[in-house]
Amino acid sequence: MRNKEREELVGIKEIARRANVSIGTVDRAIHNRPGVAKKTREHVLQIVSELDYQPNLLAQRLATRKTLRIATLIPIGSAETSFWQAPLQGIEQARTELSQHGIVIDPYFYDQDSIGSFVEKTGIILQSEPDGILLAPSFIEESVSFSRTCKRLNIPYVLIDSDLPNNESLNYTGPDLFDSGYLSAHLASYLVQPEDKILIVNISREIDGHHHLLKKEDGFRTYFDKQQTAPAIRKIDIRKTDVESIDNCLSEEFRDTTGIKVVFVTNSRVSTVARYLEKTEKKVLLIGYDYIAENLAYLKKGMIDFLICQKPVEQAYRGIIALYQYLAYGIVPPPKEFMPIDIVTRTNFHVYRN
Amino acid sequence: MRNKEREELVGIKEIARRANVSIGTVDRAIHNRPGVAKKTREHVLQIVSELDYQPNLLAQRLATRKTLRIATLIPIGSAETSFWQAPLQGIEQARTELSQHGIVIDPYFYDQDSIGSFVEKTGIILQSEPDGILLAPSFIEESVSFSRTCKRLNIPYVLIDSDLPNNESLNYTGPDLFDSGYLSAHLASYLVQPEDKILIVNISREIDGHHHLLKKEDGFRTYFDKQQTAPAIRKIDIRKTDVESIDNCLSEEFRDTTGIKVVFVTNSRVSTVARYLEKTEKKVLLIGYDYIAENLAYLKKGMIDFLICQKPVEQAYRGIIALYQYLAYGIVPPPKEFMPIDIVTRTNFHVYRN
DNA sequence: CTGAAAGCGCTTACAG
DNA sequence: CTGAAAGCGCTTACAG
Repeated sequence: MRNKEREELVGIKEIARRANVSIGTVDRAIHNRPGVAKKTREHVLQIVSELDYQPNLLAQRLATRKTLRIATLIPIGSAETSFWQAPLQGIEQARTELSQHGIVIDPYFYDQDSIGSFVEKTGIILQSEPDGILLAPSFIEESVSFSRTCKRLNIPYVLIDSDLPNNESLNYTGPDLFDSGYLSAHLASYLVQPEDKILIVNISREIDGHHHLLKKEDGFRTYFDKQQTAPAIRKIDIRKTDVESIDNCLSEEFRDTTGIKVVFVTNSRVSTVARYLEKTEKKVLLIGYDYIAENLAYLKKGMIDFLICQKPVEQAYRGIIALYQYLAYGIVPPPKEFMPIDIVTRTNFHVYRN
Repeated sequence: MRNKEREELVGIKEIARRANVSIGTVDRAIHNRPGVAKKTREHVLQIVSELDYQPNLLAQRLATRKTLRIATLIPIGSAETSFWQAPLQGIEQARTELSQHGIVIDPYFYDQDSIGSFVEKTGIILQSEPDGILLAPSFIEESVSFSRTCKRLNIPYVLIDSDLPNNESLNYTGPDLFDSGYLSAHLASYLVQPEDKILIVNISREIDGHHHLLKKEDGFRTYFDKQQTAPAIRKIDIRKTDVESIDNCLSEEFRDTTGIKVVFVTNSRVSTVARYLEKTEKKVLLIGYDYIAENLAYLKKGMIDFLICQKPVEQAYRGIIALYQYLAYGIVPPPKEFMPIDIVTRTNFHVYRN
């Protein structure tokens, strides 16, 4: 490394000199802090824009002895699916990076099978008076109500993983579910002949009218609706998530229907379907969701053909960064930040970044 | 935002107090600067490790009035392919971000069709005595020789886009070409029946023994070598890149060979093949490389089925960040950083991040 | 409404 | 070999 003078960038000192005021006044003018005469402020801002002054972010954060506190609320990882480890990893990554910058992140978790736990945690978070909140919502009604409260209390919040109806969050960083279903159908279209059948499988304890899974199904069906020729599409909703129930439902379907060539599972539970197909030695192609250990095992074996993945680690990481940038520097993020729709196979999973 | 005291992190002041020395001495000890008694140094470092002291990076860079200068050398974008705009974009992104941190980035370009231009630019770069270099190599021999010079002059350098044989760079951030060919074959395997044929197309002015394209071809073939049944694989090398030459070669091949179901083009020139197939109304599936405007046009139309992409923007961005971290903080990056192998289709290109 | 001064956590001449 | 002090570019009480 050679020593070299940093080229002379304008700082608040230079602005103060030109405006014939003190640096304190410049600071107040720039940040719209109270106690500056209108005329002075305008004069200073004039010079600021003339010189295209860019504040030194490092010095700014160094001088601001303020801790920003961000609360995160996501489902707790369960034995049934390790999916929620990924967002947590993204949170931890952001935490590590931002701890340098005087940001404290407090992670909270709720049980996806318990509305009560969700409501309880939102209460605790509100009491802690955080500067910002990151939320991965599950229970729509309660989440909407929570977001309204945040709005009222003037606490900015961002969403990840799935969006909320009429969402007014600072930002949503996550998948467009319809599009991912649409892409899955496009992939499936390469795998079938006109006479083949496709089976859509939804596995979830609650599959109501708004459910995420239905948006994916909708995208999937829409793709084929647009084609001149399309394979027959069957679908089953499995409302219990234990192995036995899933096996039973699938057995029934495969007994009644012949010619199923492709199975599309609308969430990360695709591994349970793969298990069934392996056990019963069915030769069908399988498309599902999410880069989690359970699924990767079957992907490697060739029992799962395609996994659609949407970078849950990065979703959480980006969500927090968006919040941080807003809180620290007032940078307003775009309202929607849709994640790429990644196709993971047994030949590229080894370099995938979740 | 609420005001809140930042929790008391240990700084060099606290260490100085405990060690009964001045903060200057602490600084010297921590950074192995000369002029500290061995005993003093050890004592200080002892306390440093006891307290698990983490330096404040912001303060560090603020106090270091040093400009780090990074030179980048990549091919210039040509009329024939817009590919090199992407790495340039990554460089610009890094430049914008790092300008805050006292880093200056000087981009240089060479003509991919002119060894002379490459050699000339490396000379200019060396004369400018940069603190670090990022290189996207094309001419293997000259690049190796340049990298040796950097080594000798003690200028750290990183590579992107393609690796060099026996590479001793600080870091390589880019694709594993073999793997991307392997993945392409895996995709192709879903698209063919045993009786179908696959055509590999290499288009490049120079296809010598080490060429990148051959590594992809190798990966592609290796996939099918491992299968029990495999389609027949044909291949053509097109050594001229004008439209007419390409059309002629393809015409010849399609005249002589029937039953070609899938065409695999080993680089970004896949759009020229798509053009030909469209014009001659051939109904084959097409796999190629790179997220560039020319290709996207055919992807949208359905003339290209899959584009393999490896985030060239991010490659350049990450390469520079790796260099920066090394120069500024002595963080040694992993020697190889392989990019994900992304599959882009007409149903997910709209959310792809290059 | 404004300025002078202290301080954020470091680095770096300078003096001894 | 070591310490005291100035300074990086900001923010923020404090005083007037």
